[in-house]
Amino acid sequence: MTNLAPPKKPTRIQRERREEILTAALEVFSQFGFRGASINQIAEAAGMSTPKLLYYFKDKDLLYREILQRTIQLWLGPLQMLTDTDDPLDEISAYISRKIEMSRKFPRHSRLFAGEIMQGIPHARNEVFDPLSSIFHSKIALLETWIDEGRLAPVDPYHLMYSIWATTQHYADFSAQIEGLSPQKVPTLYPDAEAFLVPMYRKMLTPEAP
Amino acid sequence: MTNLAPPKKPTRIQRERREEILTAALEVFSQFGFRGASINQIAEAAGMSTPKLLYYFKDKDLLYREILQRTIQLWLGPLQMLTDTDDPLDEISAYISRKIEMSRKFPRHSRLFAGEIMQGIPHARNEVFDPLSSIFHSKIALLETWIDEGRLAPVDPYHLMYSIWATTQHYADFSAQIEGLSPQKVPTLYPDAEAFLVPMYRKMLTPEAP
DNA sequence: CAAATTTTTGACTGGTTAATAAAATTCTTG
DNA sequence: CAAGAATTTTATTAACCAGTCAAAAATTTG
Repeated sequence: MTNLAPPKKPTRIQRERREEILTAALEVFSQFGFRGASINQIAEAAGMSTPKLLYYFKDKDLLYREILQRTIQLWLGPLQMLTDTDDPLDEISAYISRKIEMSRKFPRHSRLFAGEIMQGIPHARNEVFDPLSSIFHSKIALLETWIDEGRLAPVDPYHLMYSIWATTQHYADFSAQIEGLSPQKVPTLYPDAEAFLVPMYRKMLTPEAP
Repeated sequence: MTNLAPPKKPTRIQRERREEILTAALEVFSQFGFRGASINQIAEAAGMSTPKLLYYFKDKDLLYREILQRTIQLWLGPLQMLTDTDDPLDEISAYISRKIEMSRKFPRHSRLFAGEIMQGIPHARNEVFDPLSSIFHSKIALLETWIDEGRLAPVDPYHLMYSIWATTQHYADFSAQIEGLSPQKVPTLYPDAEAFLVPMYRKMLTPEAP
């Protein structure tokens, strides 16, 4: 009975303006969080007036959720690629490399995600979190299989996953601290991080010879 | 020439109210960040009116800086305790345990600190950051000494430190995610984290037999 | 090119923000 | 207990907040 007027497909201008807004909003939301950011500030960053922004996203919450939705989708990718193979160690190493690459290429998304979690995931609890939860548990099960088969050293798969997330995302989320404490490390930060982390996890996860 | 009226020592009421305010402010600032938090909200959480709060801290910035200052002091403790000893592996293991304990006991401080860094350290850049920087570099030097002497495996000491920070603080900063994804793990989360992390770092840092 | 539609602008609203001033109250101390 | 100091309350401010509305301008389409 509702929704008698079906949503029309967006025009060229709608697509362009929405992308401009989303880019500006990601920049601002990722730095100040949902409550700390104002739509005025986002509109200014996007080079437009506040009413114009609100013509494309009818309120602040909707804009934020759209970005959160995209971020989750982006974040899910590397985890989904983790699948059963001959060599679990290579598979996990590749996953770590992908996560480092995500930190390097999408630091704003990483910080937005981190901020949302640090505030207690107040927005889009289910809509956003359920897909992650589902994939997460299937990958935990995969890790457990590998361990049971003796192809991976027996470690707690949950803490392994949390630890991989922590170490890889740290380079995006805490970049201001890293740049402040060790500016000389910045030029080769991400290759160095990979050269540090991958062997660390390989060493821990290599099963002992029987 | 300035400061003709010397600061008088605080009364009992001043000490008590200021602590009440600081407790409430830590709760609110750590969740919403500096800009996302309002002094109204903090005053309400402290059970008082906004003007009353402002009688004890003359503005929002000063209140935030005071908390930041205390947090940095608290955060410096475990790092300062890292000193030269017979067994570098035990020393680093103990440092990791202390950091995990900090996450468990002071999650709000951890999140406040993380939020400040994620926003680009806009407050108290020097006042707050210099002491950390100084101690940090002396500990980096200590790690390098251990490596040079062959008492520690040759790893990048900067990435080692960042990785220890990332893995230990993750349990406080991302607790909402951890609790959402693995509620069954929560009761033993911190002991399990220690049992996971300490051996991981020990394995990586154990020098190869010559 | 003209009518219809979409987009942009400017003026405005009620609510919240950080902060101030002064009056009223409570506490401390001689 | 009374004077003085410290504390709390009430009233108020100007700036900013998210969001609305209608008219003007630009674009699309017949």
